[in-house]
Amino acid sequence: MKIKEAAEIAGVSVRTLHHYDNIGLLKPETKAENGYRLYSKTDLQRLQQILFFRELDFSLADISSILNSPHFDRTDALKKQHALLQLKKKRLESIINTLEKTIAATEENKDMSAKENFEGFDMSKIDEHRKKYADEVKKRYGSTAEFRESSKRTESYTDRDWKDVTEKGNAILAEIGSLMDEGAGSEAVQMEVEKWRAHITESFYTCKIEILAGLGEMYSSDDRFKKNIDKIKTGLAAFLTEAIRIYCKENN
Amino acid sequence: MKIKEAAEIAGVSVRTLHHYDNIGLLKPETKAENGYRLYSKTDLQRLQQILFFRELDFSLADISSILNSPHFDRTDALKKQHALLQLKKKRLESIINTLEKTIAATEENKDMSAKENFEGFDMSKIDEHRKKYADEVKKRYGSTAEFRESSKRTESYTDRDWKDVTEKGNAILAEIGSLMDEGAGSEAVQMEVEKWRAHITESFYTCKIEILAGLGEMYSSDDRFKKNIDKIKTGLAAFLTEAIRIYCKENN
DNA sequence: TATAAACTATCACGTTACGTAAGGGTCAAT
DNA sequence: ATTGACCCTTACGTAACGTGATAGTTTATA
Repeated sequence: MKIKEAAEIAGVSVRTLHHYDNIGLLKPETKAENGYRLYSKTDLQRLQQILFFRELDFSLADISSILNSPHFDRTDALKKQHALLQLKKKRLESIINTLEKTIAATEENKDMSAKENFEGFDMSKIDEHRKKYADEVKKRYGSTAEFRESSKRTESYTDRDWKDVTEKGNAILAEIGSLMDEGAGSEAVQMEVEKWRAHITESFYTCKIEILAGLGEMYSSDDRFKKNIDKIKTGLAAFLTEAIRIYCKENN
Repeated sequence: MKIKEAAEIAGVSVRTLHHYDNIGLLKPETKAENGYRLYSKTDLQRLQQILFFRELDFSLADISSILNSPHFDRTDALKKQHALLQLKKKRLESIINTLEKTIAATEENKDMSAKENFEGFDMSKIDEHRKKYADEVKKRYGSTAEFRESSKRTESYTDRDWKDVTEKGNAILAEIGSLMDEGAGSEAVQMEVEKWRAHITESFYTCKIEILAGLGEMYSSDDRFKKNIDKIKTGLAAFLTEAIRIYCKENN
């Protein structure tokens, strides 16, 4: 499905999809030879998720970190979105109520107290809920600061850049794979972990030690990462996790 | 009432009130000697109006032109806001509906059609309504283009600037007042009308002839303007309207 | 089969409604 | 007399796109 069709179905602009692609929020599954973005059904499902979150005033950075989180649970998300939408509805009803009171007051030429005039506009309850949800995710998977930095930098990446980054990463992983016999704590492996960390810092965001620790655990616990890494060599994911654990202990 | 108190009652930030002052959307009734902004009850009522409009995604420029329009009718506005808020509520309910359907579908492992996934997100009905309302006002009272230009320029006005502008305007009006015997079509009066037009262009926005025509009518029909002008000399408002009518005919 | 119409891409600057400091006065209470 | 809460202006920063400009593709039609 080409971009215009996707945009029309979802009711967003083509520019919006371009933007979401740029910041890495929604990268179409495939890119045709002519450079055209091709959206799949899965992409549209992700887009629906994005729109639900956007309706609830989540920032795109937060949406990004939520959707990309290894702990992301679609069913759970849908339910939390439902709760939040109900809150939003209540707020709206409250505002309508205030408006109706105001109309009544003007018609009867009474006046309302200052506070009464502004009942319902408050957003803090919704904000709180939203923040709580967003924070829950961030604790586990790097803060928004890293995401923002990453988004900013990857925004200007061309297809070529992406390819380079992936290849460079895979090269390091392959090297680590070939060193599995030496043991996770060996100097050679530890040097590669250092390289891996530098690679992340160069390509995405400043990879602080705590972040690296989080990533290390993820590589084994999250299937999406695990599968990709084990594709390079079986057992590599677990080995990498262990190696990073040691690295983080030593460099703390 | 000082700015913080006003902000707290309304549930907006102090910065927001600063901003609204800067763009001329909500200028506090009085300014204390020490420069402090002092908000009155009327100011708060206007702020309530602003918040209602903002809730409906009117741009501040549009809100400005609506609230400043001589044709602004508070009761009418409240009713239209009510209608729009109902539309917004319906949209929200529709989104909730889609969300519930999505939850049900995932639980039963069915899948939904692409279109079904995005039902309710559409804003066009609301947008249309809003635009219609905003346009209604703009037709009568200068377009947003003029308002934007005006806002931009007055943003950097200091108190001194405002005083200068007002005084200069009053001087021209006084001159016209003293020429009332010569007749509205006389060369002397027509020259003053030209000056008046230049004054508006210099101080606020490019005063095209059609805009001037609109303003001319307003000076008599709108009491807020009429009163102020007649303060300078009785009958001046009507005289000015007539003089501008002639000017616009001749310069068309 | 050419050619226009419709769609696609990538820059790159513009916009709206404030947020967020920086630097400096004002006022009430201790 | 000082501290802390409040006020001011100035000015740069941000988010989520909008809006061209320029150029390559694809598809419909003459």
